[in-house]
Amino acid sequence: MVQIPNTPTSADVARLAGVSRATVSYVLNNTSAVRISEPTRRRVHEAARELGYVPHAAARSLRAGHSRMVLMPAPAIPVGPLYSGFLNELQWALGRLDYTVVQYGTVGLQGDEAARAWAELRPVAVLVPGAELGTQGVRVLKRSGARAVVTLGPERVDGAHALLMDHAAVGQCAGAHLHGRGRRRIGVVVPEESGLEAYSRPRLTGVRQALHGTDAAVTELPLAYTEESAARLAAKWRELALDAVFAYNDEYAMLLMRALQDEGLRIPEDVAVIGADDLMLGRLLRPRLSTVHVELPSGRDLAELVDRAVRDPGGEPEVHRVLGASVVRREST
Amino acid sequence: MVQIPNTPTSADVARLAGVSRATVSYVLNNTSAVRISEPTRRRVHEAARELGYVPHAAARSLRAGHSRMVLMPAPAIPVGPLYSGFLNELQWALGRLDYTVVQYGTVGLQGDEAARAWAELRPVAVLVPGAELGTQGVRVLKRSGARAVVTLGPERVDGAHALLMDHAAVGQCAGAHLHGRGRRRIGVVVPEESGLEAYSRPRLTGVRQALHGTDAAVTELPLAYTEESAARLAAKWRELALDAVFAYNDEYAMLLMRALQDEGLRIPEDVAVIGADDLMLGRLLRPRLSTVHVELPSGRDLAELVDRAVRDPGGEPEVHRVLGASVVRREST
DNA sequence: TTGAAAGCGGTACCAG
DNA sequence: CTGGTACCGCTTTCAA
Repeated sequence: MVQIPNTPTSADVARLAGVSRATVSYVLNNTSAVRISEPTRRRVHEAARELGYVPHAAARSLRAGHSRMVLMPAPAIPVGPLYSGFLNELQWALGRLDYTVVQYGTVGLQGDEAARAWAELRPVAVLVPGAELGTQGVRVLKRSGARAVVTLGPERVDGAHALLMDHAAVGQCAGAHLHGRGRRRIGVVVPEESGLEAYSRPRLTGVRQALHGTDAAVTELPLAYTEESAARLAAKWRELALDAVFAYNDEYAMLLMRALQDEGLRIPEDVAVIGADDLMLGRLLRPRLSTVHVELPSGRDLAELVDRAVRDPGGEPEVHRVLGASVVRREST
Repeated sequence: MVQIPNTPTSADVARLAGVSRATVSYVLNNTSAVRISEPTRRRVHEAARELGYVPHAAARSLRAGHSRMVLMPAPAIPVGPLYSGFLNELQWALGRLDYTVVQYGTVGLQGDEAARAWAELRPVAVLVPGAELGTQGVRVLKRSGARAVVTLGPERVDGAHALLMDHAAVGQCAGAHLHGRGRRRIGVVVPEESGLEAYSRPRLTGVRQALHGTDAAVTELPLAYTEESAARLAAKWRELALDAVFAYNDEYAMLLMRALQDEGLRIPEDVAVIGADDLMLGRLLRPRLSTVHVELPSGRDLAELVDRAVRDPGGEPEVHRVLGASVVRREST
């Protein structure tokens, strides 16, 4: 008995239960404005179960004129435990507020292209990490019904709420710390991997800011995440004559530290090394790695901001500085 | 001049262009079955641009009866560079085939609940990593129109295509390698962090399988990803009298190796240590960490499987073993 | 308490 | 070449 498994609709449920589609809708949504007799309810639920009925989200939100979907572009780069944890908390918190979080796989779409693609889904809110979104993009999203657009990035965008995560603060911490430890010739690792510029540029800038007006000099150090690249950099270290380095993050720091040690350089005596992100990793190195601890916003807070914005779409865009940075000094500086 | 930014529809475009909605649809979709005069096309495009018109995906797929959405549950645990890379490749490849990948934030939904939630979106295909999906769930998804359901996990599920990623193979590799190096009292780290059981259990099982029938003994070692936990384990190492350990993955391996070294144990003389996943990390340790290199399926291949399955939904479910595991011996074993 | 019917935004058939 | 129109699945008045 092979049935063609045609997707059951509410009409099928209605037919099987011997009621109208309206009644089905009332029962399955527990509509309070209307009283349905207990026997009817039972029949409807029974029929729905039997058919394996699942409502059609698109049809529903088409009719309703809005959805509860919060859209985020899926990050294209491997993402650390920090951001992962933040994302989980956010999803959980938004889930509690009855939103559905969807990460949209935006590959190769540029700026406004991407915004348009997102807009086709008519999300009620859009959260955009990084700087992928311009004023134009915000406009597109809003025009297509997004009641809240929130950017998580270095600078605010007109018309959107902003969680300002200024990674310059990370660099500032690191720069000030190194200077305070008496270092004056300071290298800053800039990863060659693409997609990281959004973080690496501001971190570099931050170091420059912290050292501006002092007698310290900053040297930019391009570095790919490979042993060869690190070895190359280490090999010319003595001629660079740097006495400290801010290595972008703990992983690059470990890579470079290893290479420097293999070159016979002592840490921290010859070179002070500091990373960022405060990964477990750094505590396990010898010497223990100093790092800049980065505090992301709480997912719960962001969820509440989203909810607030959705409920009051006319409100002034909120702008929060949310990136806490503080040095954790260990043994490498 | 504050306009109420009512989302423009194709009717608005039609009105502005002075044509019918049908014509708008034809023009914007480049419908080949129908010829529209060049001036008309221009007027339509012009109007669409001016209004900032973005089509409504839900309405479109409602009418069409299907979407091009490939849905994946968003992973709840921090995910390494391996899986990240795989995901990117997959998104890219599916994008080329004109599918849209969406990661659905499934928090706290259990089994069939989750499947039903996914089904509401009427995705054309669903890719499920891990073992979160049962036969029932597959049925729900298929009944609601999913033309392909693919599981990426330890075992196949009835009715779904399967990319069998049997992490037991990872454990087998490690176990056989350690045994081959003459080790007989072998510890296996089992992370205490929840969400990792899906990988850690099979990896442990694999070691047991590799050592079954030999004179080697396997000891299960619960370990949390903290320095304290590692120190506790290392402190009682001598009484455990193990001469080798498979540390679940490279990160746990580093954590444990550090603790063992701090206890004065020599690696590999006193204890052989092997990790898994072949992270850059391991190459930077001293001694260099031996590891099990894990080969995930290619995102392109999976994309093609999905496409094939979507085009021929009646076809027999394909089952592929796709997890390659091979030992990379370095200095720690 | 229940049913009939309109309509959300698009698409595609059929007429003109 | 273009317009009218039915319909996808669901919700929600409005009547009965």
